Formats: sequence, structure tokens, C-alpha cells
Amino acid sequence: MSKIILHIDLNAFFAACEEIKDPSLKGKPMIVGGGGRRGIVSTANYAARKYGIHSAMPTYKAIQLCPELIIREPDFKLYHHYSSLFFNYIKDNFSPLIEVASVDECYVDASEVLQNDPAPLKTILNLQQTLLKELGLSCSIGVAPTKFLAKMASNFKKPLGMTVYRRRELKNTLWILPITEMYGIGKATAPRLQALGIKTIGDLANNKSEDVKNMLGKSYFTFHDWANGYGSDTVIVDEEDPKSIGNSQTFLFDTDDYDEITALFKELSMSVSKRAERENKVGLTIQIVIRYYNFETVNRSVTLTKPTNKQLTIFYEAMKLFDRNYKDEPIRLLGVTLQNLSDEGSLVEQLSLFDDFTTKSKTEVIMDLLNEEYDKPAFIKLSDMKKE
DNA sequence: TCTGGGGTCCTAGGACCC
DNA sequence: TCTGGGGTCCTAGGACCC
Repeated sequence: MSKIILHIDLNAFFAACEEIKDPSLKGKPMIVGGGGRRGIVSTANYAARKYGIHSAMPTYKAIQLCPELIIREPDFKLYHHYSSLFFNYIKDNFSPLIEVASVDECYVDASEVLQNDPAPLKTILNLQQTLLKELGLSCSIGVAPTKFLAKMASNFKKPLGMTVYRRRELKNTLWILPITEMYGIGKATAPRLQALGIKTIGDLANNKSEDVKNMLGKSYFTFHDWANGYGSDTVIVDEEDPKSIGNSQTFLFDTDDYDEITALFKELSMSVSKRAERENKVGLTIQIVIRYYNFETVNRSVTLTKPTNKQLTIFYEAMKLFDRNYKDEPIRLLGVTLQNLSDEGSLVEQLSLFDDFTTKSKTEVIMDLLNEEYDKPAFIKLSDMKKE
């Protein structure tokens, strides 16, 4: 028995939030994004899109296309606020079987809710209208038997669209779309598929070629299933539980100045630490990212013996990784990420101590824990750093 | 004036253990 | 006789998405 999966996607979400906050923006070309030297467009409202402005475009280019463009710096608190309102509204007024996919989209298993509904599509349209009326948020909805199809369907008509993809109709709906439109196929894989003659999603669905199979490896079966309407239809209801917490920043101007680099690492470590503490998370692995002037990007990570969220520990490990790996060239961006997360004070966190302290008795480890020995500032030798 | 910042997932090789 | 076969963890890199 097929399920009824909805994918609900808020249209131009960041821009929509700004328009709610300041209704005078409505109808005027506006973007949310960085206004500075290296800023890019995060979201363009529909008035700005008419000028050809789109996400990921450098802001200066957007201004060239539309000199009277209004620019708003991102206000993530505001967006999270409306995001929560959106998810809660659906939970309370439609169905609690909701999987949060990102800040502005979710999947809903509507099988039961719509089971005995004589006019299910009307009910869905009604939900869309009330979301617009009650929250002021416009969304597009995809209706299909799997999550992938629902996602593709919601993408088909924006804004305020509703699209149904039925399995028996895929030939005339999904399959005619270019392969570049397929979720999961990006700008690295699409050209390689095209070179093998796969131009549309239908070509992939009906592929028999071994070349294509070899190129995609294990993912071939996932994509092939998706394209034929047989992907996952399981909506996973879970409270968000981050797998990593990171922070990165691009310099206004490329730099090789050690003081500037140290200062940014300190700032990044602090913000990562603060967020981890707030979310009650500790991480076992610390990763840094160095992006050089030419966009060459290097990741280096270290796994500790004890999970942490302490700023000094993160900063110290980040600097060690940096010193060990930096090749003396101008840097564009630095990042710090805490990975391998567990809940602070959880059994997992406590037990992880024993792995690497086998010479210590359980009592000793617990004494250490109580004393928090491993995070004392004394752990840091200032002489290890060129400058504090 | 090219190219932000937040993530997730997958792969592949090497270390290490049995 | 140069050296099997798993399994797991760590690390680096890449692809993709919002």
C-alpha cells in the first residue's frame, strides 16, 4: 500500500521573514546576504529574481543587475523563530508525523490523515492557504508515494505550487526532467552522466549500461530506485540532534599574518564552544579547515582521548593542527568544527575515558573527571604558540 | 572585486587487532 | 616461498544540499 508523503518547502524563506518583519519591503527587489566585499546572495525575493538574481551569486553582481537592490544582512534568530512556528503549526494542525529536513522544509507522512478524506488535495491546498494566512509564509508542496518524489514534486512549481507525482505517471512527469534537476546529482556528477548519454531522469531510470553503473558505484542503486519511484517512504520523526558544530569565516582580505590567523581561530573556537555548551554537546574530534587564496581547501582533524567543548582545548588543538599543516601562503578562510558529538555527562561520554586510559583505574579516571584535570588552562603551553 | 556559512554523507587507505 | 582475512577506527577529501 503506497503512502502519501508530502514535502513542504517554504518559498524564498529568509527573504519572506524579512518581509514579515518589514512589510515595506514587499514587492521591492531585495536580497538576504552579505553586503560586504566578499558577500554573496543567500536568498533573493521574487522581485529580485526577475532581474536574474539568484542564490550564491556575489552581491556585487546582483547590484550590477539591479542598482536599487535592497540588501539585508541575515538574521538567523528571526529565521529560526519562524521556522519553529512553521513546524509546530503543521504538527498541531495537520500531522505530528513530520521529518525536519532543513530550516525551511519538511516531509510529512499524511497517509493516515488523508486516508478517509474524500478530497485530499483540497485539504492540502487548504493547509497551504492557512499557512500563508496565519504565518504569512508561502510554501510549495509536493505529494507523492516516496520522499524523493515528494521533494522533486515540491520543486516543480514555485511559489505556492502544489504538484502530485503518481508512480504510474512518472513517464510524463519526472522522467522528462533534465538529469541536472535530480536531487543528489550535482555539478560534478551531472556532466559525467551526460557524457554517458544520460540526459534526463528517465534515461537514468531506464538505464541498462554497465558504464553508468560503474561510474555511480553503490549510489547507482539508490538513484535508480529513486528515479523509478521506489525510494524511502519512511518519515523519521526526531528532534534535531546535530552531528557536528562548526564555525568558519572568510577574511575580508586574504592574509598570512599569524596574529590575524590566531585571532580568528580564537574567535571561531569560542563560538563553537559556546554553541556546544548551549546544546549540551561535547565532541571527541576537532577539525580545522584552511582555504587558501586560490580556493584550495585543506581539512585536518584530530581525535582526542576525552570529548570536550572547552574553548581553550578547542583553540589549542586547532592551533596545533594549523601549525603542523600551514604552507606559507595567503589564506582566504578558516574554520573550526567539533565532531563525534555526544551529550555532555552521558554514559557514552564517561565511558570513552576508559578506552585510552587503560593504565588508570576506574577510580582514578573518576577522580580526574571530578577535578576536570584535562581542561585546565595549564594544559596549554603558551610557548607553543608564536604569540598569545 | 568571482566564489558565504551551515551542515550531512560517502569513499578509500592505513593502522591496528584478532 | 615476502606476507590471509575480517572488523573497526581514524583521517582526508569530495560531493551535495540549503
